[in-house]
Amino acid sequence: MSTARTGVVPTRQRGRDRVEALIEAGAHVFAGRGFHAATMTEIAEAASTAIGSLYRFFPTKELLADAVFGRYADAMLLELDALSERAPRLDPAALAEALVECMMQQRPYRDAAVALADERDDGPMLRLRLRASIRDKVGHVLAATGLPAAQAARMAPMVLQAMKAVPFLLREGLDRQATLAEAKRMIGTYIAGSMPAPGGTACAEAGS
Amino acid sequence: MSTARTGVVPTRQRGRDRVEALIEAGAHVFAGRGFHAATMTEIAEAASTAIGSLYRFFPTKELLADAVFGRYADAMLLELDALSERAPRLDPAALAEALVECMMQQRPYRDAAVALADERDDGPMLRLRLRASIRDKVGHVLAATGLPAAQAARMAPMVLQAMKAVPFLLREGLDRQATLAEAKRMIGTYIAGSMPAPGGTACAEAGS
Amino acid sequence: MSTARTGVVPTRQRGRDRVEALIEAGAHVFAGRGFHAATMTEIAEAASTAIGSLYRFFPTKELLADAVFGRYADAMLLELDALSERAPRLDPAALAEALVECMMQQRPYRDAAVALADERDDGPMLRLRLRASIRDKVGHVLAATGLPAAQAARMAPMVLQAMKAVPFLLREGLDRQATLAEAKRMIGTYIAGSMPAPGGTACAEAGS
Amino acid sequence: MSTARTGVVPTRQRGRDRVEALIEAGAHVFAGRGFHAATMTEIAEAASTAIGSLYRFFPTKELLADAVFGRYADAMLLELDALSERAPRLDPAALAEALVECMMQQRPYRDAAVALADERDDGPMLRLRLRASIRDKVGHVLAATGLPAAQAARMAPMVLQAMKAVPFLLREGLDRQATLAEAKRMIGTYIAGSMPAPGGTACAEAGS
DNA sequence: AATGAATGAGTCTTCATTCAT
DNA sequence: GATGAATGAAGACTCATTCAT
Repeated sequence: MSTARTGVVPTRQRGRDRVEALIEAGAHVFAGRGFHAATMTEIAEAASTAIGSLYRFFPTKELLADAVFGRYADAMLLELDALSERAPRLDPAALAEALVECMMQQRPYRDAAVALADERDDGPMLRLRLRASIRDKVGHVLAATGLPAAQAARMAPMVLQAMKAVPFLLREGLDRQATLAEAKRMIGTYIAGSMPAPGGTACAEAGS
Repeated sequence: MSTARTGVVPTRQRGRDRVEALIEAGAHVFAGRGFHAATMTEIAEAASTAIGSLYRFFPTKELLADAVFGRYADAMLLELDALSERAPRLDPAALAEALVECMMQQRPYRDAAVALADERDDGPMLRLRLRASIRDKVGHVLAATGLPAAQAARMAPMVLQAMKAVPFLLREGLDRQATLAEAKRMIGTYIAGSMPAPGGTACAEAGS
Repeated sequence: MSTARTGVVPTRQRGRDRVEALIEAGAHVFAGRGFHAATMTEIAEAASTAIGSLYRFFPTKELLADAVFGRYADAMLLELDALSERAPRLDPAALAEALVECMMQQRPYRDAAVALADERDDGPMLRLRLRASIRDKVGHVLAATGLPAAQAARMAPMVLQAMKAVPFLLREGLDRQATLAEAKRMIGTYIAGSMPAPGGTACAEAGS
Repeated sequence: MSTARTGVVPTRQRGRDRVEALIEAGAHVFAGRGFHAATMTEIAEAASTAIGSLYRFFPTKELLADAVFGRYADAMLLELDALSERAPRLDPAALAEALVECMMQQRPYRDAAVALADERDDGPMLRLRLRASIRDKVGHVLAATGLPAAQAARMAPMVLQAMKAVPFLLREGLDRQATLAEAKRMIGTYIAGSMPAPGGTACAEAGS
C-alpha cells in the first residue's frame, strides 16, 4: 500500500504503443479467463512482449486490471455523459435501448470489465470506486429523463446489472437478438413504470 | 476410469456428517472468495477436517463446487416448483416478490452459487446444465401466470439475472431494503409489461 | 526396524484365504505398475478387501512386497532344487532351456518379482537376501553340470539376468518365441563355453 | 497446446548452463532412486537451483527423464556408430568387450538410463522409441561382424540386456572385475556361437 | 530499455498409515 | 475381525514477482 508504485509512465511513442498493446492484451485475456485464471505470462505473450516489460509498466496484476477496467470506465462515463444530454428527449424504451447499446459498444474492454466486476475481491478499491461513479452517472442519465433524483439513484444499480446481463448471457451462448431485445424491454418497462406519470397512472403500480 | 472419479460416497453416519460440513464450508469459502481464489486447504480448515478427508469425498475442487452448486440448484428447483403452482393466483408484483424471496431464501448456498455462476469456465458442464434447468423452471413459473410459453422462455434469463443481482449488490454494500424493493419492482414491471393484457394493451410494447 | 511388526498371522481358514488373495492382488498390481506406482488402496480393491484388512496382515507396503517376492523366491528355489538333481544329465542347451522355463513357470509372481527387483531401493534387505539365495541356487545348478563351483558362482548372476530378461522383453512387446529361443541360446552357449571341455577345447576361448 | 509444452529453450548462456546442470542432477538422482522415487525438489537442490527454474526448462518430470535418457541415447548411438565401423575387424570376444565398454563409458548417464529403462511405464513413448533405435543400432553392429541381418536383429535385445546387466549388478555390490569379465564372456560366446561358422559348424546349435 | 532467467511461496492432489466403530 | 473414515506429510507443478545482463 505504501510501496504501491504505479508503474513507469511511458514518455516516448514506442512506450505508449507498448502500454496500449498491454492493456488490450490484458483485456483480452481477462475477458477470456477471468482475473485469477489469467496469467501475466500469457498476457505478455498476447502483447508480444517480454514479461519484464509488462512489469515495467504494470508492477502488479491488480494494477493492470485497474488499467483495463479504467479504460472501460472512462469510455462508459463519456458515453453516459453524452447520453444524459439526449436523455430528456427520449422515451423510456429509447433510453433503455440507448443504455444497452452504450454498454455493447465498449467492445474490447466491456467483457473484461464484466469479468473483473465479477471477481469477489476488488483489490485496491479502485475498481469499486469506478463502478460507483458509473452507477452514479447512470443515475444522472435516468434523472435526466424526468425521474426524481433519489428514485433514479435507487434504480441505477439494477439498471446497470441488467445492462451487464447482456454480455454475460451472450457468453453463455444465448441468442443475441433475443437477449438484446429482452434486456431493453426489461429496462424500458422498469423506467416507464417509475415515471411520475403525467397522464397514465395505470402501469406503474409497483414499489415497496 | 481414473479421471471420472466421483469421490467416495459415505456409508457411515460420521462420513455423512463430514460431507455435510464440507459442502457447507465449501459454500462459505466459495461465496467469500470465488472458485479460483478459494483454496482447498482453507475449505478443509473451515470444516475442521484434514485435507485428506476433503479429498476422500471430493477428489477435485470442481467436484466440490458441483456439490455446492447442486445443493443450491436442488433447493431452488424445489421452491420454483412450489411457486409454479401458486403462480396462477399471483399478480406480477406478487410473483416478482415471490421469485426474489425464493432466491433470498437459499441462505448458505445462494451466495456461493452466484459466485460460481460468475466463473469464466464451467468445469465439467454440470453447473451449466443445472443453470439451464433453473432457467427453464423459471420459464415455467412465468408461463404459469398466463404468459405464452415462448415469451416466458425468452424472459427467464433476464429475470434470473435480476434475481441474482440482489445478492451481488448486497455484497457491494448497498442497502438491503432498497435493493430488494427495486429488484422486485424491476421484475414485476417486466412481467406486467409482457402480459397478454386482457384489457389495456397500452403497457406491453416489447421492442424490436 | 525395532517397531517392525510382521503383521498378524492368520489362524482361521478365512484369514488364510484372505492373505492369499492379498498376496496375489499385490503381485498383480506390482507387476503392472511397479512398487512405487502401486497403491495399497488399489491392491486392497483388487483383493476385494477393505484397506484396513490389508494393513492387518501387512502393516507396510514393503512387507507386502516382501511377501510377494517371497512367494516367487520360494517357488523358484524349489524348482531350482529339483533342477539341480536333473542337471548332471543335461547338456548345456537343455539346462539353459530348463532354467528359462523355470522362470517362465512362476506365473503370477514372476512379473511382480522382476518389477520389485528393478526397484532402486530394497527396503529391509529381505529381498536382497532372497535374491542372493536364488543366485546361489543357480550357481549350484550350474555346478551340478560339472562346472567348477567358483566358476559357477561367477556365472550365476549373469545367467539370472538373462533369465529375467525374458519377461522384461516380453513386456516390451517382443515376440515370445524368438525371445525365448534367444535367451536359451545365449545361456546355453555361455554354459557350453565354460565347460572344462573334456574333448573339444575349440569353442570356449573367452574370459579375461 | 498446453499439454505438449516442451519447456523453454534457453537463449542465454546462463540458461544453457543451468539446463546442463539440471540434466546432470537429474541423471544423478534418477540413477540413485529411480524415476518414481526421485523428487523434483531433490533434483533442483542437487542442481543448486530453485524449483521454479527446473520447471522452466523441464515442465514435467517425464520431460526431464526424457532429456536425461536422450543424453545417454545420443552418446550411445554415436559410440555404436563408431563401433560398427570397427566391427568387421573384431572377433566375437573383442566385439563383446567393445560393446560392454561402450556401455560402461557413458558414465553419468548410463546408470540413470538403466534405472529409467526399468520403469514400468514409459511416459510419452519417447524413451521407448530411443530404446528401439539403440536396439536397432546394436543389431547393425552385430550384423557388421558378418552375422545375417535377421539373426543380428533377433540377438540385439538379449545382447543389450546383458550389457545393461553390468551396471545393474555392480549396483548390487558384485565385484567389478568379475562382472565385467562374465558379461563379456557371455556376450562373446553368444556371438561366436551364432556365426555362420566358415569352418567348424560344431558350436552353433541354436535351440527351438 | 528490454529481455529472459531466477525465485519460492503457495496450490492441488496423492497415499501410506492409523483410528474408531 | 472387518470396515470405512481420518490424517497429514510430501510431491508435482504454477505463477506473480524480482534480477541480471
